[in-house]
Amino acid sequence: MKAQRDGRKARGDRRRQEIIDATLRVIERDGVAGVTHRTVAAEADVPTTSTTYHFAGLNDLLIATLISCAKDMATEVYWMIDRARSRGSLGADEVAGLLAEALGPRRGRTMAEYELYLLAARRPELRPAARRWLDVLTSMVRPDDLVALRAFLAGIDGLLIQGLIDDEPPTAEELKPVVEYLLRPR
Amino acid sequence: MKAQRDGRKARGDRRRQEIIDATLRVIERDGVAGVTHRTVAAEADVPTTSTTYHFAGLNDLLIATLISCAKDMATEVYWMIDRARSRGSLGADEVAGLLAEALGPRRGRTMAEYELYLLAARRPELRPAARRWLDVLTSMVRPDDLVALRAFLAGIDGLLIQGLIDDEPPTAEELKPVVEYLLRPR
Amino acid sequence: MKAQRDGRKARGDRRRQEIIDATLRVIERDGVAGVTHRTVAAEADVPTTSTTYHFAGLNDLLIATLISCAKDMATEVYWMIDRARSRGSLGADEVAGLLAEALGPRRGRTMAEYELYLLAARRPELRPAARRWLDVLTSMVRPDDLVALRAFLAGIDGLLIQGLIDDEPPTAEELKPVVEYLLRPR
Amino acid sequence: MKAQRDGRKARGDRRRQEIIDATLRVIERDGVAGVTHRTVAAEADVPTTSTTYHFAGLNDLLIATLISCAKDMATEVYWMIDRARSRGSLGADEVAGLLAEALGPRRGRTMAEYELYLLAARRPELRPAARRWLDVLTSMVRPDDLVALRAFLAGIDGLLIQGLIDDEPPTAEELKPVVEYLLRPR
DNA sequence: GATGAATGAGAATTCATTCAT
DNA sequence: TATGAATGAATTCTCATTCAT
Repeated sequence: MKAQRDGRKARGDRRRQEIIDATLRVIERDGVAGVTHRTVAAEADVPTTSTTYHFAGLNDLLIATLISCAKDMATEVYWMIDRARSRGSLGADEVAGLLAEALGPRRGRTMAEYELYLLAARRPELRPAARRWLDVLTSMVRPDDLVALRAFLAGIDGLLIQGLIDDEPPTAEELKPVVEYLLRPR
Repeated sequence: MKAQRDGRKARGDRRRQEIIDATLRVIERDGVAGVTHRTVAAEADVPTTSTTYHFAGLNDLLIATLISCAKDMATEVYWMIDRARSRGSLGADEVAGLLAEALGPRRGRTMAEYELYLLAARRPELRPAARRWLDVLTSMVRPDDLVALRAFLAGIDGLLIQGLIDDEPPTAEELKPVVEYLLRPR
Repeated sequence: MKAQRDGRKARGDRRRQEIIDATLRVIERDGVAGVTHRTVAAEADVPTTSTTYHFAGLNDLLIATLISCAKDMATEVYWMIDRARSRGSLGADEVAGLLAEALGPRRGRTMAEYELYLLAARRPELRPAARRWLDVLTSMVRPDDLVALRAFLAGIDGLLIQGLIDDEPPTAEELKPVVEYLLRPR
Repeated sequence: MKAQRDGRKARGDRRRQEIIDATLRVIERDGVAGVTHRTVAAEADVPTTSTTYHFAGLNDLLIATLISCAKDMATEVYWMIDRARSRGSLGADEVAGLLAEALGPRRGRTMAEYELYLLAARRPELRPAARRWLDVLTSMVRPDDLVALRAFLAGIDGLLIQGLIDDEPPTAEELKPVVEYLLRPR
């Protein structure tokens, strides 16, 4: 009976995650504004009411999705920094490459992430999730580097958001000098 | 009769602008998602169909509003730079103060501006408007300063967007060291 | 232009009243529980959204309907008393006949009226409307008859509500002795 | 094994009764309209499907609840009359006090009882239950008192239902003269 | 030119009930 | 026996837009 209950629970959790994943795909494609019970259910290929069964409301679904997305982002950033450390430095080349990728092939995902930022600006309960990747980085550097780090991270955010409104996504070559400028030692 | 037509036209233009202004207030308050014919008409205190009469659709209203907003922003930035030039330098104090203001008393407006960015990311026709203030600045500096300028502007954008997800808006004092770091000469 | 506006307004008011009338028919047939946008719109033979256009919500529609119903009832009662007065007395025969009619051919309407009572019990804003016919009567008798009147009216209400749960509606003959008892002089 | 089955059955019956009691509380609070599987299950603090498991449908649950409620009412009335008889008379004071209590502290319960009446008016299968307390009383008096009893009971019902739509519940003092009038000997 | 009336499309959400375990 | 998962139907309500005046 315990196992039975667990089995049911597990199935429910699986569907919950499927819905969250579908929601993220919808956000990438159409933005937060495109998230409705209908669109999400269609994307997840589940009945419309499945989304209301698993989430108290559209708001809860959005929160769950954006928290899940933020967790992924934090993990990615963590490994990136870890790799950089093991090599002894964070290269402008690598950063510029990542930015170009975020603005090119992964453009949808990047837009979704910034919609998270903006949603978090209006909804305090989302802020911890939205700040998570900044916090991960901050906890990884020496305290005396904090100003440099904040300036660097602000620059990254700015380059990304400005890159999103370019007609053509900037290339790594175009971005590199600016990244170098942001990374130059004092 | 000519005068009459002009008068009518002027009246129509006035109402158009009132609707645009109301739309911006709605965006500041509830975000782009909160913009509907009803909410805008209520905010402008005009009949509901007035918004469809003066604008081909909700989309056009949004575009007109965001262009108007971007124009204001470009003008502000222009004068800020002009003042800085006449004094010979752009002080970190002044910039930090402006950022703190944008994240404090003018928080709603700042959020609205970043929603413009994100909307422009999804709708190419909005991009020229969204880029205008960046272009104004770019046209005002010497070409050899371009990298430094881009880094600086990216940093400003990043500080603003990150400041929007802080639980408490950062103060000018907190922002100043980062601004100084971004402005430091090569 | 004034006439034009009046014409439109009049048309709207007419449809408003049609919807109210349809709602009352629905309540008579299926009870307050049967009132939905769909059922009312179908009964009134108007599009579903017509009911939401003319009434802020289902609640407002219910209130408007029940107020309209209560007004009718007060008017009927007024004329009944007026006729009784002009004849010098209120006969048990006539009252029993009215009760039998209310429980027979007009059973649906009578149920609707008691659903109004009960709805008013839960919603203070409906109480003045629900009390109207009692007030009309109270204002028509000499103050020293008040106790007798209240007892009489209470008895009428009781006979009606009890008559609604009989399997066969009581006849005027069955009701007459009780009415006589209620009307007997001190 | 017999004991086990009995134990299970007893447990099932207990839960059934808990659900019925919860339903009555829901009706007192929100009216018959507020009765859904969800609200009842939440009030009873049992799983949602427990209500469908123990009752064939919502209708059955409603019937069971209202029968249970009517049974209670009949019992109360029985003892009241029994006490009155042993004292030789039914005092207007006591009746007025009971009415005031029904309209004051027990207002929710009284509303629930009249919703039963009205539901029974629409659903024949509920009528025997709704009539039970009237039948109990009728069986307790001499046949030649029947008219007086019916008039009295009608008056009680009328005073209660009219009392439910007063803004302030009437006091025993206000009700007493009317009760006396209804009770006065021929 | 301007606006109230009107409505089809679709959104969020609730619900009774079924089913598998 | 009991219950979490699931879902089709229906409900309330919002909205962009059209149309007649």
